[in-house]
Amino acid sequence: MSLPHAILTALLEKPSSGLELTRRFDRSIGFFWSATHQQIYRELGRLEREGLVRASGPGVGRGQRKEYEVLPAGRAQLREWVGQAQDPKPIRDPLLLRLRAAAVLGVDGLEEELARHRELHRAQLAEYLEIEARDFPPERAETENRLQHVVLQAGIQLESFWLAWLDQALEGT
Amino acid sequence: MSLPHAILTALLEKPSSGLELTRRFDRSIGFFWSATHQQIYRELGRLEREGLVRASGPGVGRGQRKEYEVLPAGRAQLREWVGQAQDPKPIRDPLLLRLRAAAVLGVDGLEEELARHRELHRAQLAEYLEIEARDFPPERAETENRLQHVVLQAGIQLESFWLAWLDQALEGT
DNA sequence: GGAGCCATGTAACCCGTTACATGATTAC
DNA sequence: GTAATCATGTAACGGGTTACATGGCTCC
Repeated sequence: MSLPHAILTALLEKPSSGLELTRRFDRSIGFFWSATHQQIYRELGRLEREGLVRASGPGVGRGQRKEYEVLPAGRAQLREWVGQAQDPKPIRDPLLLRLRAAAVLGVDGLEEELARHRELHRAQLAEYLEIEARDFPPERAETENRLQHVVLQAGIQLESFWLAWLDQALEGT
Repeated sequence: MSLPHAILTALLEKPSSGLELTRRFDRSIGFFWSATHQQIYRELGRLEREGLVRASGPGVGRGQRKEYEVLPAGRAQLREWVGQAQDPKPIRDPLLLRLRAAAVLGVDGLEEELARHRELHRAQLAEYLEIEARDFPPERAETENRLQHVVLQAGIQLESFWLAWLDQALEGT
């Protein structure tokens, strides 16, 4: 049940229409919780029905822009969710599965694919580092937006892990 | 579409019944692709209908053990899937989402939860290291089961990443 | 008046999760 | 005979994915 809370968070940061939310999911929040516009509209409908957000604007039908904002009940809901204990989920990665299958089948045409993944992770890491350089320059004292920086660092370190691991996996091939 | 291929891989390693598969998913394969017995039975039914696996054993109804084995078509299917290009999926982690929400809400009761996660990752890392010590002792030359070791190392390094990151996140709190 | 874009939506499908149901076998 | 365990299933629901549909606006 993370998507509704991702949306509530995004709307608290800035009230938006469905499409604007979609774009922001493609950029910032989507780095660790992606969503398509279909998901977002479906969820906004639910959140409105449950009285957690409110839509303003003329539109009722299709093509009419609606702006959503979070109601107090929505903020309370989000706060409760953040406070709940939730266990981390085990890894779920098709690439690891494919390596295991390759171990059984004796397939060895996998180097290309590993190299391709390495390139993708390299690019993603570069993007994160750019964001870090822009939004969290070393001279700025970190107090208020420390949490955002920590989240970004998780992304950076995860991509670094994949890079190092893929190097290692390719080394012996 | 990973679950059917995970099952095919497990069945190639050793023909099994549904329940046996479930147990093995809880242990080895489940470390990076978990599945419940309901999923597995549903998927075994499909795989059989599609002619990718074959069931033997007396049973037709409930409670009758059936043993599944992979047919040539299943092996071919798996081989094809392993060879396909598949992009890595972006991270999808509720904990990062909760940190971001906390940044907006100004919630600060999160240290306990972070510490709890750290403990869980610490335990998981210890488990992986134990498996490594048992199945991949340093003296054994790595040629045949190198792929399995690489997969395990991914698990080890991922857990190490989480540990280090959580330390870092807790440090400034 | 058509192309392109902004914007909101519907429909269908598969996967993962949870709860529950039922049959066979063994131990006491 | 009944409790526990092995074993196979059904039903219902929600989230994620993909494809498609529709309405309004602007620019040329």
